Amino acid sequence: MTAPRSLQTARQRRRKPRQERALATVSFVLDAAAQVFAERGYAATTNEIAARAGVSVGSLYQYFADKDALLVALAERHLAEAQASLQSVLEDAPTEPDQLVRRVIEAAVDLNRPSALHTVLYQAAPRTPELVEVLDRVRHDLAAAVAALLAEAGVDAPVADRRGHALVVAVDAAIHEHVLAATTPEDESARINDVVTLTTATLAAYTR
Amino acid sequence: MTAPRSLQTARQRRRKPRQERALATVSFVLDAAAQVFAERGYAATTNEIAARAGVSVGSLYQYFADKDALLVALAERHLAEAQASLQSVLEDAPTEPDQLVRRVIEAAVDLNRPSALHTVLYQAAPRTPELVEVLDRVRHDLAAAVAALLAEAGVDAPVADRRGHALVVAVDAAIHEHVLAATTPEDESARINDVVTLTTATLAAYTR
DNA sequence: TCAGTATCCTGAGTATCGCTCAGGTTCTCT
DNA sequence: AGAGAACCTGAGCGATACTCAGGATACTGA
Repeated sequence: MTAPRSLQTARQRRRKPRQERALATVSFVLDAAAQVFAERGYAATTNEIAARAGVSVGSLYQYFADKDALLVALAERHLAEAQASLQSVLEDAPTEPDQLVRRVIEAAVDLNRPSALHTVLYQAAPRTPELVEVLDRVRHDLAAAVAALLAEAGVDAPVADRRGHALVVAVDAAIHEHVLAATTPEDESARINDVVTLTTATLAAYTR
Repeated sequence: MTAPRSLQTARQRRRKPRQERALATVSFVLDAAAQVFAERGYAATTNEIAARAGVSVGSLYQYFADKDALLVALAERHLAEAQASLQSVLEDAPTEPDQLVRRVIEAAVDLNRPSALHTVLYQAAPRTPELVEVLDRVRHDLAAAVAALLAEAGVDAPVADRRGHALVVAVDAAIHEHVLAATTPEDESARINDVVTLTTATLAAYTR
């Protein structure tokens, strides 16, 4: 938040690790970043992260353009998981659509269940374009799946795309800001039901 | 992002303007902050804002505890408008519920139609608890209105509250991230229709 | 085996930034 | 007019993100 940092956050023009030790360094740094960000939020210091990783700041900046690049990398790591999980739910048993909706939503809730790191990613950190792009990627996949569902039901492709996006954005927010704010497990499952209802009702209306 | 800045962002223990010139100063600073934040995002400098306002940094810090306090004040200003507008729509002619839904959503879209400042508030800035609280205030009112609607239709009060919140959160996100991303006026009205459909379908399902 | 080279690491130093505070200016009130 | 309150100023402090020159380590080919 201090040095040059051009508006378009310095592009990823950084060394790529080629040797084993370099890969290890990158991995140490990412682990340390996850820890320190989780503990101290976005105020975590790059020097602190480097220290925790057991390397010098210089090494950190050989592989990450700036502090925000660490968050982006962390988000990418987190979302690889998410994408895999959703993929498996989607491919798995399509069963009845209503059941599928519930399964996807429950999977999303589990993936996002409050972790300190998650909070930093979604709340505490400034949303740089790069970070937003990464966070959007999963939604994009889901939106495509929903659009396919709608198209199958006879909705025109462009309309299906548009509506798929609308629904996914809405449900995503409902999960992050409604379900995950639940106070008790019973409350949480009630809220999940709310979201499932919202989703199925909307799907029905969108195919009507 | 540098000096002390305790985790709980320094509380608003700052001088309150009592004379005319002080009020003017506060106003100049806020206007400048809106401009500079809009131009340069969260990277905007407090010194820059003060310069643009034609006052010294010292003056700025007499009325705003820290950089984030500027954003909170900006949000409060923006949401005063929003609240007034929504209030009038809600009080106005309740007409038919579907029409009311459309009116509220259109009003929300107008209020949030892309301004660079709006982008900073909702995207670029770290979401401090204070900022989140302010941004939640309007949703809170709307959620109450929706809950009232549901309660009228015979839904138990606590359930109505919960569902009202779920819907408002979802619709809010759909407006900010779906409708406002429209490329043409036709596209926008199509997207508004999507959101209206989502809302009315969900309302119907929630009262069923 | 052993230079020559590419890769990697180090950490003190640089450029800024958020924010303060001591001291001066303007306003208000009697 | 004079005193005190409110207001303003801006150089400077502490702290942070990021750099860079130089040294260490791994790889390559002869």
